[in-house]
Amino acid sequence: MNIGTAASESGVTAKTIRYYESIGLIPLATRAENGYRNYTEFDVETLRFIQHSRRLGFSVKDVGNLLELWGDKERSSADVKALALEHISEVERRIKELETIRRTLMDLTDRCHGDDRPECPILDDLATGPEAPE
Amino acid sequence: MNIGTAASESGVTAKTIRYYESIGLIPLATRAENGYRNYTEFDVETLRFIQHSRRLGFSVKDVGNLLELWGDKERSSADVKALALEHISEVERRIKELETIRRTLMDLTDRCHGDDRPECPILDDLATGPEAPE
DNA sequence: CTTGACCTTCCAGTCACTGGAAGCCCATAT
DNA sequence: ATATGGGCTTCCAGTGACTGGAAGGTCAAG
Repeated sequence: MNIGTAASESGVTAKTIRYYESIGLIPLATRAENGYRNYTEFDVETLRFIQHSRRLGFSVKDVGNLLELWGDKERSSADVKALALEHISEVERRIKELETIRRTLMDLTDRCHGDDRPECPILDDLATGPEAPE
Repeated sequence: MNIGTAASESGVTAKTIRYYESIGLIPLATRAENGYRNYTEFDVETLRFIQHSRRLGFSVKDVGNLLELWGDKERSSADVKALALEHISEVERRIKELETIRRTLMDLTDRCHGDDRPECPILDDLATGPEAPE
């Protein structure tokens, strides 16, 4: 099948498929006589695997490792689990970071009356820093 | 003061200060006779304002708007609050997204025994998609 | 035989920096 | 007087993961 078909069946855009090929995440596609790339059902499955992994926030580099493990019938599930657990830690770190930010922003907006007057604790705090004033 | 001093007093690296200048977030610095950039205490305050805003996850574009509002004595606090609330929504959206991801990853890792054997529901699910099997 | 959809390549842009090279400038230690 | 080491300058390139767009070849239908 052509790249457009592979794209719609996998959920990865044609543009992105070419990009994945260019960075070596997927092997070079075989070509038809007219130069068009050819894809098999297995290629589409691979692209879906990539898409699902990316949706879960794995970096393209991580996806490369996952693909390798996926193709290796001798792998130990411990290796896969380790990768996933590491990624969970990273996700949790980012969640905590965002929640701190959220709390700070809520504090600021709560103290800003948000009317026509110019005085605004949000800007004041952005200027002086996160520590409480006097 | 020189850029290095402004950097250490504001917490923004010299490299980044030059970058901010190049994209127009801060005005072109005046220069000493030897070509070195000159900074005032006010410039440092501005850089600190920028740094605090960035730490709260505002985009550089947003920071530009905040800086404008900060310098505008006639601004209404409602404008500032609107910007902040919009940003909070975005932060909350990202938190929700990450929490969904986290839950999915936890489900997967819980079902993976993580030993020497190759069978691994993590890879299986990445291949077939997030929907439950049979 | 033309239209329009699809394919190809390659270059550039996004966002917010960061690294590094090549080359001044300046203060201090010898 | 000079060597050393740091700080300053510019500019170019790279990061991650694409995305947009131009210029051109290909194919099936009307």
